Amino acid sequence: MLLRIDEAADLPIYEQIMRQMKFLIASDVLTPGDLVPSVRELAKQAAINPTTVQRAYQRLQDEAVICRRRGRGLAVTPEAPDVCRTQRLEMIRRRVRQVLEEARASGLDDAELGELVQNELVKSKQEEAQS
Amino acid sequence: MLLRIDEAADLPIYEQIMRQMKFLIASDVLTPGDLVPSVRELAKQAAINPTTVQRAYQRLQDEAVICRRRGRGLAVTPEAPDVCRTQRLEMIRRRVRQVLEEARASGLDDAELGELVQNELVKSKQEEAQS
Amino acid sequence: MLLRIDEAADLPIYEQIMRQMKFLIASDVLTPGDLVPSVRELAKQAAINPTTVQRAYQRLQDEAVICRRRGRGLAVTPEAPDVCRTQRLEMIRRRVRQVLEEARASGLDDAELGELVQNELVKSKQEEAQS
Amino acid sequence: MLLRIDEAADLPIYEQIMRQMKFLIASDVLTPGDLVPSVRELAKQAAINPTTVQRAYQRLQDEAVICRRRGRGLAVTPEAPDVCRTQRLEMIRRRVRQVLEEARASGLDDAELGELVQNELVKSKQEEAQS
DNA sequence: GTGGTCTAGACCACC
DNA sequence: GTGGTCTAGACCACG
Repeated sequence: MLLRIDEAADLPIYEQIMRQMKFLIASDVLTPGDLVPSVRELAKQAAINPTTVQRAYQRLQDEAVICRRRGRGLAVTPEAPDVCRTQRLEMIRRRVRQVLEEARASGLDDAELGELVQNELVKSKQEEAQS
Repeated sequence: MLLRIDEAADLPIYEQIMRQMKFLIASDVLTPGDLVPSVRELAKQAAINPTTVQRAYQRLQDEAVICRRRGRGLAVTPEAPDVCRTQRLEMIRRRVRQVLEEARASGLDDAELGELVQNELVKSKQEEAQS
Repeated sequence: MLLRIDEAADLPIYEQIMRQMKFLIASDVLTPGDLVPSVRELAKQAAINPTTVQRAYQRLQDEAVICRRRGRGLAVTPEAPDVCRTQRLEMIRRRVRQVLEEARASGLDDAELGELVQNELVKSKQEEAQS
Repeated sequence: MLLRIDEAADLPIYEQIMRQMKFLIASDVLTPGDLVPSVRELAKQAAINPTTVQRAYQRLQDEAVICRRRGRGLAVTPEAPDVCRTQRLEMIRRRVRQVLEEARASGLDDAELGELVQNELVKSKQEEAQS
């Protein structure tokens, strides 16, 4: 279970951790009951500050994605897969929405916008096929 | 020529200025040769600090959107409309792309994604119709 | 006798006036005894502020390039051609010098630098031939 | 890694910082991945205001010469050496060009100009030898 | 009047 | 500790 951290990205590191953790859960790599790496271990493995990992884990606990198992560590909760998948969808929906709004604000009409989206859809499909 | 600044937005004020200025140029409200409001005037009108306006204007100069007319102020450059429109389209394209990538990464298949985008397109069209 | 002013240039307008005036003298378009345009006339013709013209003329007087002829205006001095040509040469020499220093500071060796200069010399010769 | 700031120079302080930083990168004193001094540290060391350093660093980021490493500071980018060296060469080329144009405009013929350049080349070589 | 630069010091998020 | 942003106010050259 490796996380890839990009220190140069504009996303805070703790959010990168949260997102990747959620992604792993949403795609069933981590399933309810699985223990996530300890703060210290993850910090060492990803070469980041333990307090940063701590913050990510704290927030994941706040969102009921993981929870403490006394003496054993932090485990994926039963409801986590559902939560993660829902959030993921909602996040994407929000961003699609936002981009559409901006596009409209910029004066693109429906035809242009639809075409642009179609284009990118096709491109991304091609890339996926290649990889 | 009024700008509306939202102090609570997460976008820095100087970026709000830059965006709105570019938008005004892209939509031909400001055309090449027009003078933009002076640093002091815009600062007063928008109730923000002149240094903040200065920063926005400085960056717009770096991007060749406006340029100094000695003793007169800052004027929209001949290439500005083109630059602004291109940038805007490119920005939207990048964001569409990014959203699609994330959507794919999170395991949505083409059908789901296409449907989601279609839904939002329709919704945003309805909203536009209302307003 | 027309001057061409570039408001967007980084050179102050009064310096643009001074340079062009000196150039006209150095190349014998204006000869000793000729009257230069009045402040008002030049300001109108070049669409610039009279005080700017005034400043340029004042400095040209300080450098003994022009001098007052009571009741007639400002005239090119007898020594002006000499002064202008000397200054021009000196200015070019200084700038050549400066560029060479920077080039050296940048780590270019003699061969590279010599070649670069040769290239530009040839290019500028070609351009001259075209025009 | 010390920078030397000349408060009396006509070059703005933030540009002095930018130039020296680029020079250090172009000459491989700073290599990709190296952290540049922190804003506060450089400000203290050079006895200038942090905001001024900030401005220089901001622009270097805009030019992709350095980039943020969250929580660690600002690091030289992989492409920086290339960018810096190219820019430097281009800057020198532009200035050589400009000087030649002016020289021609002022009526120097090829022989005179060539001789002048040759003279200065020799002089600068001698100076270099002395130091 | 214009913009350009700089100082001094504040607050913030992040690590 | 790091950088990012903003405020408030100063001085300058230029027109």
